Amino acid sequence: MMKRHYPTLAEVAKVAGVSLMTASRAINNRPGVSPEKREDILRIADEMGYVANRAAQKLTGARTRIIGVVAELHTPFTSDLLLGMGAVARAADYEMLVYSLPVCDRRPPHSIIEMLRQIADGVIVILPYESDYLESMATAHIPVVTIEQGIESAFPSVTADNYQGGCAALRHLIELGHRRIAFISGNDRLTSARDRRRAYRDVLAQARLPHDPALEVDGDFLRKSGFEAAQKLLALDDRPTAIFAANDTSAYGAIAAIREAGLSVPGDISVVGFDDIPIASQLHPQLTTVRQPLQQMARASVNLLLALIAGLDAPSEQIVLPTQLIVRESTTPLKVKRKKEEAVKVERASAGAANLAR
Amino acid sequence: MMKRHYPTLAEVAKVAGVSLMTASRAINNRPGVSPEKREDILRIADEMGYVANRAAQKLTGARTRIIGVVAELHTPFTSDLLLGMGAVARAADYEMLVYSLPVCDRRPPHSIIEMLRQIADGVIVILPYESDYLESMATAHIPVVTIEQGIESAFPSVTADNYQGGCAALRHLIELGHRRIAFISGNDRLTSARDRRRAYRDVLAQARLPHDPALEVDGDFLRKSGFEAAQKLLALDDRPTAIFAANDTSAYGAIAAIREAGLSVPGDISVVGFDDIPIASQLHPQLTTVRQPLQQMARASVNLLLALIAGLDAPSEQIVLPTQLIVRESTTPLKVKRKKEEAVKVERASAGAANLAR
DNA sequence: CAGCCGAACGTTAGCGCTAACGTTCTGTCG
DNA sequence: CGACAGAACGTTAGCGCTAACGTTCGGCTG
Repeated sequence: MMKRHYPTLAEVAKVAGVSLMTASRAINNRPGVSPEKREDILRIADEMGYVANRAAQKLTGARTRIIGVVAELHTPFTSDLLLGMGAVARAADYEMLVYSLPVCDRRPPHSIIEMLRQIADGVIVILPYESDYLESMATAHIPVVTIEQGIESAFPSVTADNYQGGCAALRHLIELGHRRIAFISGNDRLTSARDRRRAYRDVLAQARLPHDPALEVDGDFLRKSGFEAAQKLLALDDRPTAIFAANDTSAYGAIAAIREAGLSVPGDISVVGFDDIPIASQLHPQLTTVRQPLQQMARASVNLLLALIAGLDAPSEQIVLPTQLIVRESTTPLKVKRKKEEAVKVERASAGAANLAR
Repeated sequence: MMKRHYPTLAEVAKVAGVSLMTASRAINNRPGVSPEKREDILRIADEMGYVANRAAQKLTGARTRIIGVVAELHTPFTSDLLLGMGAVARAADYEMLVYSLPVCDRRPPHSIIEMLRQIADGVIVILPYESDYLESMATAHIPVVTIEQGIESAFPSVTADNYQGGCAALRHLIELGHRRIAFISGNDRLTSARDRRRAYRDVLAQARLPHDPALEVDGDFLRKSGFEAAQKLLALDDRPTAIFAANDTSAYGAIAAIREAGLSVPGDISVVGFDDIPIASQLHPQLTTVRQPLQQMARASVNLLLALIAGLDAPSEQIVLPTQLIVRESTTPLKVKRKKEEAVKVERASAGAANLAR
């Protein structure tokens, strides 16, 4: 492994026959250098393979053109978000470094933010959980933008509209004629999971449908929990005709349980997921689900952070991006036969629901 | 957002009533400080919330206790590897920062390594593709360990034994009596994919089974490619009784195609995957596959890097970790009926195969 | 043509830290 | 008891860079 010497600015300046500061000005595209000399210096710097030392830059208080990201890599979509953010950052001539948060660890991230502060110009925190993390960042002396932390955050933030997405999913089922609609929840530590649950309850209430606690089963976003939740639902005397699962993975778990019970999706039970994971359009049945605006979230968060870095004191902006219902094969209108059977039970409810369904 | 002042070492020293260097020695646990004073200084530093400035440390040539990782986040398993590596690093009192490589981009990573060099003490490169990247790192003046780059790499490296895993998968099928075994390849830009293909060919040859090019279909690790590859295989006059797919995702794609054709897995066709993705043990059928030693790879790579950082000039070590065949439901012995049909065709081959199967 | 202004440079002082030396002081031994 | 070793500190210089001042000099004005 041959060791190479990395030239310093001083060496570039010496070769170019100018002072340190002239070289610095030329390279940082600042005024005070004649065009010819600037070109000269840039050419020489390039030939010498000069790379500015960001540690030294940071030490003087200058920008490093690096943004830091704190994320839990195991959380679904985090990679997609990161890829999108990286592309946006690079387009703005910024680099991005990611700190991978240990799974389910609540240890003070104090030192993490402080570390990133010494390296980056700003930090994006992808933190699906409520956490004490954020409080300790309040004094961090560096621009911070959060993703998925929900409205209550004290920071400028970017979120997907989970509530609206959940409402759309549920209205879709109601429009299809379903009245007994179950919910398989996600991990309620996540604000996104709570918003989806809230949407379920609210839309039921708006449609004047009864809220049967037996139809609201706890899950944790995993396939297995969806499977088991669906088994519980199928065991009910009066089983649901539709299920809204808090995410696609648990939706597919539920579908597996339904099929194992000898029933079909959507023939017997309609299923809606949430997230639009890539295989949702490939697996059979193709899943009706709510798509998260990941690319827009990535773009919005980076742009917001760059604005903060540039000193635009965005007044603690909260950006909520719309989600989108994608209707595929896993939902279908309630069968008339069954509809009749149920007609009596939900008579009162129907009026409200029809109303809501326009 | 209240701004806080971060104390410098000088301020800590002043409060403690000692010189800068004494404080530095105390905090870095170096000799030359009396025990009482050391304790004093550490306590005061803690009270003041002192955090060493890594940019400044790096500038003086000292360790920052940060390792850098360059990875393509979208590649399967990268997150698992990163999580494992992060845990190992933290256990050694190191922090880890990840640079997310843009997808399929071959632009000079020159500046990436140079950037990390200014921040980290060493770099791990998770680079499934052959690439010019590595060459430019050769002069990087910083310890580098690669993962998945294959034996030919000039760097200390850690890899999974894809070849051995592929051999195990194929021997398993041969032991089950299969003679017409197809291969659905991965993206051959990846060394792992090439190794698995090589294993397929070599074991066939060792077993003196004929190598039918029609049974070797190109894929790209994606579900869709597995689906389409299987369709091609099913359309053959003399279709295979077993398929070895280069990864689990394409294996499930193949299974979907087989079922769509009205056949069953493993009843009509046995399928082996590679990777042991989490749902391989949950989806029906549970997939027979080859497990990658991700945790060991994470541990080995970090430990190797830390050794290099510590100055142990490990002589360009190449660590190859064993993979493990996990037999589940998607493979079954060849049916006797069919076996008889085929017996004539592969008569010569059988002897060799039986031999190999012990 | 003195005076002044501004562009184009150069010089100096630090950012926060550590390596490499000084300095002081105590104990110890011939 | 002088010399000397070594522990426990302090001082200095510098890592690579930039902000904030100097300095020079051509050109313009009254």
